[in-house]
Amino acid sequence: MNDESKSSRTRQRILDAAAACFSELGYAGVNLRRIATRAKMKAGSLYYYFDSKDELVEEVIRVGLETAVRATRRAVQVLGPDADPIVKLRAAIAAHLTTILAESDYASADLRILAQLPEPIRKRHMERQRQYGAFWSSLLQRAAASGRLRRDLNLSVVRMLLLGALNWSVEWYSPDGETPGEIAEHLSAMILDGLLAKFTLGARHADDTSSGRREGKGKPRSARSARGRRTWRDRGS
Amino acid sequence: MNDESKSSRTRQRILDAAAACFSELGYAGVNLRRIATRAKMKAGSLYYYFDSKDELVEEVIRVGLETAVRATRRAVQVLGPDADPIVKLRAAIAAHLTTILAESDYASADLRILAQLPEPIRKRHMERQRQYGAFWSSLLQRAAASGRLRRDLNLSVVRMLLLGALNWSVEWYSPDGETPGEIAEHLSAMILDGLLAKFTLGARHADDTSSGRREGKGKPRSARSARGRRTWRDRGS
DNA sequence: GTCTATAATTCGATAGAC
DNA sequence: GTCTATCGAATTATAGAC
Repeated sequence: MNDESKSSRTRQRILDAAAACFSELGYAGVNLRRIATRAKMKAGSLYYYFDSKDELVEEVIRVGLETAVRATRRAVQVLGPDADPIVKLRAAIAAHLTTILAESDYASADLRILAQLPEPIRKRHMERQRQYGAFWSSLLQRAAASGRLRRDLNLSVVRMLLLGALNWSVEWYSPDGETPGEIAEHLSAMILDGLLAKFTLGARHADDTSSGRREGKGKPRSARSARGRRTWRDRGS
Repeated sequence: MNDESKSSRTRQRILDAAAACFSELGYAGVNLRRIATRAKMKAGSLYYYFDSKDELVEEVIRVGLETAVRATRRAVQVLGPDADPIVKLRAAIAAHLTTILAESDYASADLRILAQLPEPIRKRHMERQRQYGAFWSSLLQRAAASGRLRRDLNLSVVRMLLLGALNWSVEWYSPDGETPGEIAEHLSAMILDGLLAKFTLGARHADDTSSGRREGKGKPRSARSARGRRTWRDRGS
């Protein structure tokens, strides 16, 4: 389906330009002239490759979702089928975050514009996303089945909140601050071990008493806190 | 500043209509005709109260932010200055979530449209949001100062991720599923105590061994899981 | 204050030259 | 394949009657 041939790479160039534009400016802020300019063309020429703006937009978010799916699935698969389900979860979190923050304009565009899209497009896209949601559900359910998770929480709600923390990061992330990997470590630490100190009254204790924290590629640190990270959006309300 | 007098309540009616429209349809999906119709007027009449669409929009998100700020601050204040900082945090989470999901079209509109707004408006609004961000920072810092929180995490990142989980809920929440209060309890449980079972190898244990979980108004339950909550958006990528 | 026009602009989309 | 030129629809904003 993907010819390397000729100038159907032009089509790719247009898609790249569109993904970048949408990722930066949202949906309402981008018109076809801007996309065309970024792709080094004139607006009218786009119609040689796409029948409508909607078709172009839908392709962008379709690729964006697929990119996130691939990256996340792969990050879990390389761990092997018998890996600790908690480790798998941490890997998925890191992969998802790295993809949407640093690797794919398509994936970040998907998140930033989906809510603004015409209803038919959104409906179709949400259908596609169910598979991805199911993938996360399965990760959580396996962790639960292994007995590693507490049993008093609704995993669907957990999944929504977890993905929310991940996805909202496209609204505040800045390359000047923590890396996506560091942010992922923070989130994993937060939701797996919790923010509360483990021995509230005890003396100083070793850093990783509880479980499942040694596996991460790096530990969350307060490092970098003091430098150029007073940034952009401290997203509030 | 707020005259109860005469038909400057018309102005209020317009703002209410606008907030509801923006909350439901995003920014791009709403035109002045729709807002006017909902306010039982014609589009041209809006200009008697607002000089431009931008002015109307900015007022909506300004009120939305203020509403969230007030509700959250109040929820913390009623606990008294000497309350457990963890309890304060839980109260703020519940108040923020209830406000954006159930109580204020303004607050949810703020979250849903901010990313789509013209740059000058967004810039001004982000300035206002810093105060709210500082409020959450202070909540977290007090909890940390009390020694209740682990010390290896950057609280700024924690705050962003926490607010992200909260704010993204406007994209998937449905009144048919868990209540805002139940979702808040889930999030508090997740980020404070963590998802991991406390005694990974032990026998069944009492539900609240660790700390700070008794205070919540209700416990998260898996209840309701089986019924009408297969809903809308399982927001993925 | 609210209405009915309508002006002015923007933007997606098309037509046709090259 | 890409361009220029332009149409047509939608939408913000204004003018003026009532």
